[in-house]
Amino acid sequence: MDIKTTCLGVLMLGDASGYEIRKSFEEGPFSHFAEGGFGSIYPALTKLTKEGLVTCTAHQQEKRPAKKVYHITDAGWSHLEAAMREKIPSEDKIKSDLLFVLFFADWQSPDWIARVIDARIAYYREKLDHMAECGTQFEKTMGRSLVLGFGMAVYQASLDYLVANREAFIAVAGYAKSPLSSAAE
Amino acid sequence: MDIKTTCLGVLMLGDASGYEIRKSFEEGPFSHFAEGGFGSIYPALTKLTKEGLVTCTAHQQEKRPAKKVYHITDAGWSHLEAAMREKIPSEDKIKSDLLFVLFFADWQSPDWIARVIDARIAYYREKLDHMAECGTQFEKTMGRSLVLGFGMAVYQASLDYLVANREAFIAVAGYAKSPLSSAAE
DNA sequence: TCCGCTATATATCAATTTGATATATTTTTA
DNA sequence: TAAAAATATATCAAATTGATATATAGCGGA
Repeated sequence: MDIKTTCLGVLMLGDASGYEIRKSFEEGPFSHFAEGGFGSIYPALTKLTKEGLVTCTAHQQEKRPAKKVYHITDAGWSHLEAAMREKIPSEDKIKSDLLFVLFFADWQSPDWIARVIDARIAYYREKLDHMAECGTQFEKTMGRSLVLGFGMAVYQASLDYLVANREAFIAVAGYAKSPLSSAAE
Repeated sequence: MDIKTTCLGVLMLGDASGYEIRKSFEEGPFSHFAEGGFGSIYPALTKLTKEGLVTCTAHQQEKRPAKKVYHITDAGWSHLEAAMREKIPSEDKIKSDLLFVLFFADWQSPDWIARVIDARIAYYREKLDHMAECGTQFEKTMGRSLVLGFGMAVYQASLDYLVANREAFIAVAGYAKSPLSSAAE
């Protein structure tokens, strides 16, 4: 799903500016399964407007840049619908610097491993609290609620695993030393 | 973590070619938390060689392109170590076309939602079987085992959620109809 | 009160990454 | 035995990332 299609998805929930679309990716209802910064959103909205998949209305504000509010058109909805039916969705793309660092826990200091894990435990707790609040709001579609539940289930499993294995990760740290030329002696 | 640092990580497990590094991302021990195709791996290895972070040995083979095997240097290890300690790892980056499609389940056909979910359930089962096999291999570091366990915990939670909510997703499908200009009448 | 921080808001752009394509041989499967 | 998959590197246009620039409003602390 490219950024243009993802923007159309956000606009299905209601008209929005580029800034607001980014907020959906950062902390809103798409935050646990979509990504996108200004550098991709603004060009995408420009292209979508040219292609007639969205319309754009500039809301003038005193002394601020005009807020451009985008609205999905029927053609935009058709495009989104086609994209969602085109093929079985491909595998999730996951990049985790945390798991990369923990993979090499044996070569690192226990202090650092503890800091890294504690930071992520705090993050998951915060995220879950925030999502639980969002879950209590009404007027949402069922699909949306179920997808929120999916995200919460995954975050909860991640949190549980880190809490359960925190000591094990720390115990392992410092065990291995640089296994390079020194090890070859 | 950029692609160069990720390649250095793979080379910590042993010398490898570009092709083999990609396999680690596709199905190997990095597959549940790293990404990268040939288009980024080969240029990364060229740059790493120029910077002295890896060395390259061409193994001639009859009638096949020479297999270039890369080896991490002490400087490469230092670089990797520094990158892992630089800052608390940033949030995971997750893009899920599946969740994007399911988010809009209300607007789609029950058949399509069922196909999409069943395909993913099969995928998670396969992935978990494969990871369980990998988990039985010895001579691995503890960090590596614990990170494999993390991946399995997350996949298991995802699988359980899809199995538990399959019927709910399907029941919801078809409920909403195109909410655009027709709805404004 | 003034300074810094955060939020609102759009825009650009170099650098990086993606995804597709090209090439060629061996091995496995049907 | 023929087709498909695996081995192996390489390139490149297009898309995306991440940082930076620009401007104003509001809020909290020294």
